[in-house]
Amino acid sequence: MNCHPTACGDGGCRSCMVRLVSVCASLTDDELALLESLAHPTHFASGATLFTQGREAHSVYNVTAGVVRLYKLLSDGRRQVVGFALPGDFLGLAMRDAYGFSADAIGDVAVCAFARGAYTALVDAKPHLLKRLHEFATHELTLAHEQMMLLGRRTAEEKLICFLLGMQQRWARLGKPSVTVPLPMTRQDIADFLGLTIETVSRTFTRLAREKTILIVPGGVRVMNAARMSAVAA
Amino acid sequence: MNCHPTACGDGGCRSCMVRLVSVCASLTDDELALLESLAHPTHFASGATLFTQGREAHSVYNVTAGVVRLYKLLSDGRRQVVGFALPGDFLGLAMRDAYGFSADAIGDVAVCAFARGAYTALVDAKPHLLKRLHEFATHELTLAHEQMMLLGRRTAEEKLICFLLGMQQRWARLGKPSVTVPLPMTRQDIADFLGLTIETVSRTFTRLAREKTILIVPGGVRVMNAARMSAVAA
DNA sequence: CCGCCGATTTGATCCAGATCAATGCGCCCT
DNA sequence: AGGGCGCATTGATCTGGATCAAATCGGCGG
Repeated sequence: MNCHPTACGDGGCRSCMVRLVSVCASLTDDELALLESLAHPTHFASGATLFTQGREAHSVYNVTAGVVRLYKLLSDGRRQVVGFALPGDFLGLAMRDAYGFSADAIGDVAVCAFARGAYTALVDAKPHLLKRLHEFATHELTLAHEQMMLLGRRTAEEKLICFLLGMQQRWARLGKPSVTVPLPMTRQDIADFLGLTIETVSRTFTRLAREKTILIVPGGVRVMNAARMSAVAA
Repeated sequence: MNCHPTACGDGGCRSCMVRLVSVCASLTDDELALLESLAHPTHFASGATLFTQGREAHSVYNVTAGVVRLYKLLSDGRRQVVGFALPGDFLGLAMRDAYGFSADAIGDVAVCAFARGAYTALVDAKPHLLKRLHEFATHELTLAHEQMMLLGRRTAEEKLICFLLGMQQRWARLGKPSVTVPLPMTRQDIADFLGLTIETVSRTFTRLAREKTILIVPGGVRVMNAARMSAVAA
């Protein structure tokens, strides 16, 4: 399901850069051709909204480039970021008729969009696609349980360290292993993901940098003391 | 997948009391017969362990009676309850080779157990069972997102009220609609579910009771001011 | 009926992280 | 180069919920 020019060579889905890590990895060549005919490659500028919590779910998406912020709002404006979608991630697992959360672009984002009806029909017709989707959902659920542990029982420093190691691992699985962790989201986004305030996030980053656990660089942080960080994450 | 005598009449799965709300609702009569041959009806006494986080996942379970506490532990003993499984709930969505959390019985519990291999084979052979499982996983994921919002951004009072309303709704969906919400779990379990301490849970209950929002009764609470509670849950 | 033990409630005090309040720093636009 | 505007950092203070510490309750075995 990854067919945007940004992510593809000339071969469409078949040469999609994120195909092997996405839900599409399970499809045969002819299924991929069918899929490609249903895909709407779309681009969102920085800050643009992909969809809004509570609105009717007309499309599902596969992220092919960029990072997407997923969040829920309370009526008084309190915000909880429920995740950051990276290339290869699928948005459309946790929705019935209405979107259960909002999604907007952090930096420029490319996706493959699929009309809900076509997506549902395809899933019904292709059991191994459904199996793959279910594996994704299962993995998401495991991550959600870990996030509950983090939100409910970890200190601010632990939260931040777990977040950094988690992002590092996710980028590594996408083929970008590095001691420098890109953080395209704002401090406020990180705070809303970890259940903290922006000030606490900022102070904790500063403290970790002062004690040389990390080095803060433009657009991210460099892991300087992975051993200590892994120990804290336990 | 609900075949324990406690939940059944004489007809096995077909007359299972929780079948219509469980994953088995999608199966035909002959599929149900097949399922019944694979099911191991099992009983757990209060406090018994169904399975432990990190151990190899040998079985999946469908709860037919009682309540199960699902939780993760940190090495230093901090605990996060990730959920309470009620009759009809399926335990086996969020696991790969090893259990991602521990589960133990709150009061006496009856389940249908299925060997992992047989379960996997059955799911591969029956796409509409997979579809049903995927719907369950999707629903779980939505609940997990709501729990993240609750853990990250809600106050102690809001947490408790959302918890009570959520439990009330879950019992209602199981055919037990009532203003009295049964709470078979301990205060410590509730605290570990909501990311609070037992003292804060106790004090908040007492305060809600003092202002006549709830009435504390043996084994649960009675909702006295549903309007105010719904308003707080927003 | 009594004594015990774990669960719960209640009280006093503490503190991690929130809130309130300035600055500081890039970066784009002119 | 200057100036304005988000974002981020830093500092001072406050507070919701944690922690420490007793009671009190309730069920069960003897």
